[in-house]
Amino acid sequence: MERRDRLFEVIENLLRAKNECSCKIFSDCGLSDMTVKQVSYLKTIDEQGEVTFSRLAEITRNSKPTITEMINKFERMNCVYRERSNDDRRFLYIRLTAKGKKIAKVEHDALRQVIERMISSLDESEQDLLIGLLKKIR
Amino acid sequence: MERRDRLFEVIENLLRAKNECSCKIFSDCGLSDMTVKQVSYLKTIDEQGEVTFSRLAEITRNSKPTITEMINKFERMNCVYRERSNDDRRFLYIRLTAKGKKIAKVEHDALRQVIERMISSLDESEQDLLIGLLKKIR
DNA sequence: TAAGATTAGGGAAAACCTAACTAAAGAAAC
DNA sequence: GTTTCTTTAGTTAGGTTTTCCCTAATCTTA
Repeated sequence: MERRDRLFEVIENLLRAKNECSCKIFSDCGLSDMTVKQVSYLKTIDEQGEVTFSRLAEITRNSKPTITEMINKFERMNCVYRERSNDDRRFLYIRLTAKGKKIAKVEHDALRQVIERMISSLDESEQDLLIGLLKKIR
Repeated sequence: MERRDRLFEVIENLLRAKNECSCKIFSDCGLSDMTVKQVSYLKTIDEQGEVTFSRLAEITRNSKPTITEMINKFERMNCVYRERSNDDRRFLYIRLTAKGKKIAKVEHDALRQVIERMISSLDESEQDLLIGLLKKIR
């Protein structure tokens, strides 16, 4: 078997492992049929930190009613909640629940899980060797 | 910086590289806004090899008109074409065009491109070392 | 007459919109 | 200092378009 194919195989296994981890996170949350778009909106909310309806409408280039509708749906899924500002009670902040955060960070957490497996399968010098090799690429 | 974080970083870079390759394949095909579902149908057609409308309806648990509609759309995108069977002229085979095949194999090809980069950045003994390390995981 | 695919026509849900509303805040007039 | 006007944030109501699926009827070949 050629080096090329063996490399392909080991990397593919790594990707498959990561993918299984993210699927598990979705199913643990009971949200296996979320769309790519929905996940990316949760990511945007997460990245922005303090975000209001108007601001999210601006960022995502949607109208405000579209955002209201979307947030209502996320609320029904227990991914977000509304929090009124004390400074100016017209403002509503969109906050992620624990579940919402989990989904927003699904890629990150799945990769973390794979890294944990690596750490438990390789000793420290092997880990350093692997880091060194992967750093050389490109 | 901790080993954990350095590992995370190098693997994340690898994933990002692969992702950029698949995005490039989509945009080269002029099909940047394909849905996950559409790609998975093209994959199914590819995997089946010789597949008729009725058979695809069966596999995907859709009605035959739904398949006709879907294939018409794919035809407009230049991803598939119809080929009538010579044995029994009632049968129509769904065939992938070069573009259709490219999309069906997008994940595979993107990974191949990343592997090529690895091969050009690492010498043979380093490649073997990397394979050995990744094989040890789990 | 039967089987494979298509056409016609339609239903339900998703993903968006505009216009009109409510509630709160800020400013201006008295 | 209260009342009134204006502006801003978000919601509600109602509609359009697109997607994704369906059944029933039709055409073509066996």
